[in-house]
Amino acid sequence: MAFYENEEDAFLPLRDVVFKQLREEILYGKLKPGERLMEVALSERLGVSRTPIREGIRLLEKEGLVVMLPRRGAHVAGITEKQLEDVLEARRTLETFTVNQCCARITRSRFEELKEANKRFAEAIESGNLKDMADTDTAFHNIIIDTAGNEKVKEMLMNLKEQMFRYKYEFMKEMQDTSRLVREHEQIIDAIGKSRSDRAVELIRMHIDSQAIAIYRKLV
Amino acid sequence: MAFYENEEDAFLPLRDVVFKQLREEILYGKLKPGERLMEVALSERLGVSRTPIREGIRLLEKEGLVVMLPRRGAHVAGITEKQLEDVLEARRTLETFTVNQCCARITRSRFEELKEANKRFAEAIESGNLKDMADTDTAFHNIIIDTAGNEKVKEMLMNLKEQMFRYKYEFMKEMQDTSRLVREHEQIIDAIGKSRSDRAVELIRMHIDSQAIAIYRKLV
DNA sequence: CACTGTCAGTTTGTATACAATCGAGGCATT
DNA sequence: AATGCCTCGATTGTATACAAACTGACAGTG
Repeated sequence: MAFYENEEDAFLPLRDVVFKQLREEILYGKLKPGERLMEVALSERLGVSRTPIREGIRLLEKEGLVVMLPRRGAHVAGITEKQLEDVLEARRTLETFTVNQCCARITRSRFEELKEANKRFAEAIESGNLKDMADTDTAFHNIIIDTAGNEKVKEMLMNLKEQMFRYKYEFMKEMQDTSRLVREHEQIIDAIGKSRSDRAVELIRMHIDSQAIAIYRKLV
Repeated sequence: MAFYENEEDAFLPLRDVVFKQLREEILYGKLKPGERLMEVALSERLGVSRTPIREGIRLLEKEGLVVMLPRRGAHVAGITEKQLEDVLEARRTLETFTVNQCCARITRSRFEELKEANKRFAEAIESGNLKDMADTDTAFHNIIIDTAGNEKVKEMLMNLKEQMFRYKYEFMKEMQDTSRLVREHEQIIDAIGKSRSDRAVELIRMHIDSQAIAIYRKLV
């Protein structure tokens, strides 16, 4: 069964397998916003009964990737202009916090990690591989988030980013001078290294804003 | 059936009825942290089958009120010292944002609402009714949050507050001079009225911090 | 022509039956 | 007495059967 290709999934509850599968299909655009998720159709396609499908869909709802309409089933969540603005604003707020905390709590080894991560990001930019670019960029920012040390904030940020993920590729494509991002990261690293948290905050806000503008353009 | 006492619930999906019921039992302490939620027991007690119970429990998990252990079922979520700190810090961050936005976007009528809400809060304090005190305090803060106009941030704040709700009564009990809260609210209103956002932010942080300290003491 | 009511088909909501797994406790072996 | 194994009971995971609700279409009626 195509479903069990990934050995890791073999011992997970089926709801989690369903969740991961559908999540990927949504994030990478196979399932498009607004598309209806019908339980019987999915249960036939994925080869499991309706119960794990239903539970998997509930997990997706929890992540904000699908919306449920009473008696009308589940639909892939779209994102309106307003929602995107709200998400970005929430991200700015929380990410500002993490950068501040990061400046206060950074250790020598974490600082090195940060530089390493940006090096890998630069390599990904060189290669031009979109997935690598997105992944290494995420990794860079995650180090800052981890260093801040607030699990709840991390959880919330992860969720916010996931909801924007579908639009991240578009942003990366749109951007002509992607190497600018590397330099922005460098400036952020520099500010953190000097414990200039006000400057680091300012930089991260600009960094997010530039993404915001590009994604926004794509959406409208 | 005791279950259908509330006419409003009669036409909701059973999972939502289960969700509301269990949510209330958790928030008001009938179900204590760590307690195990067994599907058959609950299905017998609430008079529905296991399916809506399972789905209701998934909704509770989404709210962070229960945690699921694979093959071990659902437990009422407790909160550790660290988690509480993280939640409070997240709250401070987001609520600071909402106060800032509120200062920029406040309208005449909203401003009056705010004063009204604090009047009702003062009355609740007078009455000494704990539930009213908690509710009117929440209402006051919700006006600020609504005025900020960011749905995503609102959603996240609601969730954060829900996770602390169980400890809010304790805080209210602990506090000797509850009327101080009314005066704090007044100061916040004043600062918002004068568009002194930096001062309003400072006040709201102190406001949350004083709660934090009291709750924290209870927990340790 | 518009409006309404009903009927069939489809889809979600609920109940229940069955399978897989985990844990506790007893038993045998050392 | 301690340890490992096995079996049984309890509980969650999964499948499926059945009920209720919504949709759209069509016919009948004003």
